[in-house]
Amino acid sequence: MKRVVQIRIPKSKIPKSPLKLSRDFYSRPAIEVASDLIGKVLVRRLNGRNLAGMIVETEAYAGPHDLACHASKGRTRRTEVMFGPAGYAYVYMIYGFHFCLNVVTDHDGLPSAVLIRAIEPLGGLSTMRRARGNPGRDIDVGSGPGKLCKAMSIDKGLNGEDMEGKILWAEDRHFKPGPIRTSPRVGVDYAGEYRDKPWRFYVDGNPHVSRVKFRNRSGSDGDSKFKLGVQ
DNA sequence: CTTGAGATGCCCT
DNA sequence: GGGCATCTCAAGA
Repeated sequence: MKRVVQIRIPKSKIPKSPLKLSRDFYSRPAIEVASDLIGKVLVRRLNGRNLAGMIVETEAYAGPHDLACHASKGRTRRTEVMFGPAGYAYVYMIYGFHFCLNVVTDHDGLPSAVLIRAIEPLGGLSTMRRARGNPGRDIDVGSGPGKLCKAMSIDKGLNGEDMEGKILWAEDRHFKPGPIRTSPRVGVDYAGEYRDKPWRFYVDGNPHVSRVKFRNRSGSDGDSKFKLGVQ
């Protein structure tokens, strides 16, 4: 007769997921965090299942002096989360339709964040496809900040959510996503001297990176590697 | 392939 | 009331 040995480990002895990125990871300048988040895995727990995607595109919004950063216009109800400690989600609505997901970075009182702009779906693809209205191609599931929020059911209800918690987090699966390139950030033409800062990071050649519509501003910041039309 | 329009909420002046 | 860290669709080349 077969014997089944049950092993019971006290919950306190079960290690926290060693893969999950900690508050320390986010408690650094936004530009460092934006670069380091490339290749990490964003996970959204929804209805008892995990939706996951590798982060392939980010942008840094680097503090109150960065004229592209919402917090540069002062501390308001909307930007409140950014002024707090790192590792919390800053979610806001844009153009009346779409949500954008950021992670707060740097130290308490220094408002800055990293916008997650695109993911390559890894887990829960069919659920995310459905949430996106069943697009014809998988690259349309997460290739943009509004798209990935729709795919993962991320909305204003997750504003201020602890990204060390059980609903939304990022983890390190030691993926090697390929060469990382930089470019100016998308849609910040109003930001004066900060307009051309190369604070957008993306995986070169990855088809899940968002398509950038704006024209190339020729040689503005010496980022000679920037190619228009990189998908 | 490209461009342009329209959808529409919310924040902040 | 202006403008926004966007996306989709339809039309034209």
